[in-house]
Amino acid sequence: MKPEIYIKDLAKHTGQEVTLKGWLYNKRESGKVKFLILRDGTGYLQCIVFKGNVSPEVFEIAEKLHQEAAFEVTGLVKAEPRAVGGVELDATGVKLIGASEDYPITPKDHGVEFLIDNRHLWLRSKRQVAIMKIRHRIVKSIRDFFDEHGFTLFDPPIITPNASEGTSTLFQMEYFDLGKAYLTQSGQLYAEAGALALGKVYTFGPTFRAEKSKTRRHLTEFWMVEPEMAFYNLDDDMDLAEEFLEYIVKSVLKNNLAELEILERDITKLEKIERPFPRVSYDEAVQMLKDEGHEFKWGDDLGAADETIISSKYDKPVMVHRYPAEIKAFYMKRDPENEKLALAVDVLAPEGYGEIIGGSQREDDYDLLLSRIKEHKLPENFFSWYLDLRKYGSVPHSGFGLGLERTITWICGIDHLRETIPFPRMIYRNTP
RNA sequence: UCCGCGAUAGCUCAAUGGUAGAGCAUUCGGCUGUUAACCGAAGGGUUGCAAGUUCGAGUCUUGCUCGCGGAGCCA
Repeated sequence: MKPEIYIKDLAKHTGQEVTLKGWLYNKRESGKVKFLILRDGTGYLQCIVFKGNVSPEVFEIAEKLHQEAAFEVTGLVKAEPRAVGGVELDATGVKLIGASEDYPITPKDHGVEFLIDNRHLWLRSKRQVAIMKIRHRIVKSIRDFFDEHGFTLFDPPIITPNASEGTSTLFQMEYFDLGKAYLTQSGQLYAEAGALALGKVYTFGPTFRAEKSKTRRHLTEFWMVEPEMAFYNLDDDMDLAEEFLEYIVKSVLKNNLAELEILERDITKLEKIERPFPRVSYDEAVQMLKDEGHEFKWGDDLGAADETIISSKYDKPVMVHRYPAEIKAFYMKRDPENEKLALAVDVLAPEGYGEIIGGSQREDDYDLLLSRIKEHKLPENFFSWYLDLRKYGSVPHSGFGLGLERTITWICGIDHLRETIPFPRMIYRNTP
C-alpha cells in the first residue's frame, strides 16, 4: 500500500493523526522517551515515542529499530519549535516493515573509498539526496529551457562506427559481422543532421570516454546536453549559452534552497549568475596570463591552472572564444578575420570549477571540411554522410555541449563530480 | 602514461624501534526533550601482501598489490 502522506506536506496536517512510511535516519533515546528520525525521500521528521503513550509492544518495536530500518508510524502532528523542521509526530503506533542490521554507514565520518563501495546505500544520506534532487532540477530546467525556446529533442545513436572527433580513446566493441564499433563520445555530428532537418535541436544522453583521466573532474560515463542550431553564428551560440546557464541557475535557486542549504552552498555566489557574462578572446586570455607573470606560449591550449587564473577574475562564467584552430576539432569553422583561429568557445565556470561548456560554429563549406578531414587523417568513408550536410543546403550553424555532472558540481559547490551521478563510472571502478 | 600521498578493529583515526588504543557502530545496563544526544560495561585485530635489517618491526629497507590526489586529455 502506498503512503497517503509524505513529510514535505506534513505542516498542513498539524493537529491531525497521520500514518507515514519510511526509514529510520537516526535514533536518540532517553529512558522512557525515544526520538526516531524518519526519512521518506521528501524530508525528515522527528517522531516521539513516550513509554506512557504507547503499548509495551510498540515501545519494544521502537527499541529494536536500527539505522535504516523501514517502518510505518502513526501519530499526531504537532508544531514543535524544539524539532528540526518545526513539526514533529507524537507517535501512537510503530510497525516494522523491513529490519536493518549492522547498517555500514554510521552517523560519523567515512572515507571516500568506503562510501563509494557502498554507493547504493550512501545515496540515502541527506547530502546525497540533496544532490540528486538538484540533479533532477537541473535536468528538468535544461529540458524546459529548450522546450520553451523552440528546440526539438533529437536522440543520437550511442553506438557509432567511428570516433566523432578522432582524438579521444573510445570504448570498443565487436558489432556482429560489421567489425569494431564504439560507444559515442558526443552526439554532435548527428545533432548537426538534426539541425538541418528541424532548425533547432538538442541531444541529451550519456557519453563515454575511455581516457585514463584520474581527476575530480572526470568520469568515463557522463551525461551531456548538446544543442545545435541552424543559422546561428558563434555570437548567437554564446548568447544562447549564457541565457541557458542563467536559466538553469535561477531554476535551482527558485526551487532548491533547502537542498543548497544542506550542502552549505554560498548562494550569494549563484545569485550573481546573470547575463551578460564576460567574453574574452583567446588572445586576450593569453595577455591576461602574461600580465599575471605566467609563462604562456601562444598556440598552447589553456591548462587547468590557466583556466583558474582567468576565471578567478570574474564572479560569473567566462566565455573564452576564438582559439588557435590547431588545438581544436576538425569541424570547427575558421575565423574569417584570422585563419589561424577557430570560431570556438569554452565556458569556464566560476570559483575554479573549470570548463563546463565547449562549443563552436561548424565548418559549413564542403571543400574546406573535406580538406580538414584529410588533414586529420580521418577515414573519409565514415564521414560521407556528414559531408552530405554541406552538399545539400548547407547553412551556417553552431552548437555547444554542456557537461551535466560538471554543471551540477559547480552549482552544488562540491569538490568531486563523482557525487553528482547515482553510480559513477571511473577508470578504476565500475561497481556498484 | 607521469608525479605525489596513503593502506592499523565493521567505519574514522591514534600508537619515540619496546604489552595494539580511542570514538562511532554492535550487545548489555542507566536516563521523560534528544539534536552526529549523553553516562557505564562488554565483545571485536594475520597492522594490504612478500621478503629483509634488528634481541625486538604497526614503526626502518626493498619489491608487489590496491586506492586517493594532481598533470595530460577533455565536458
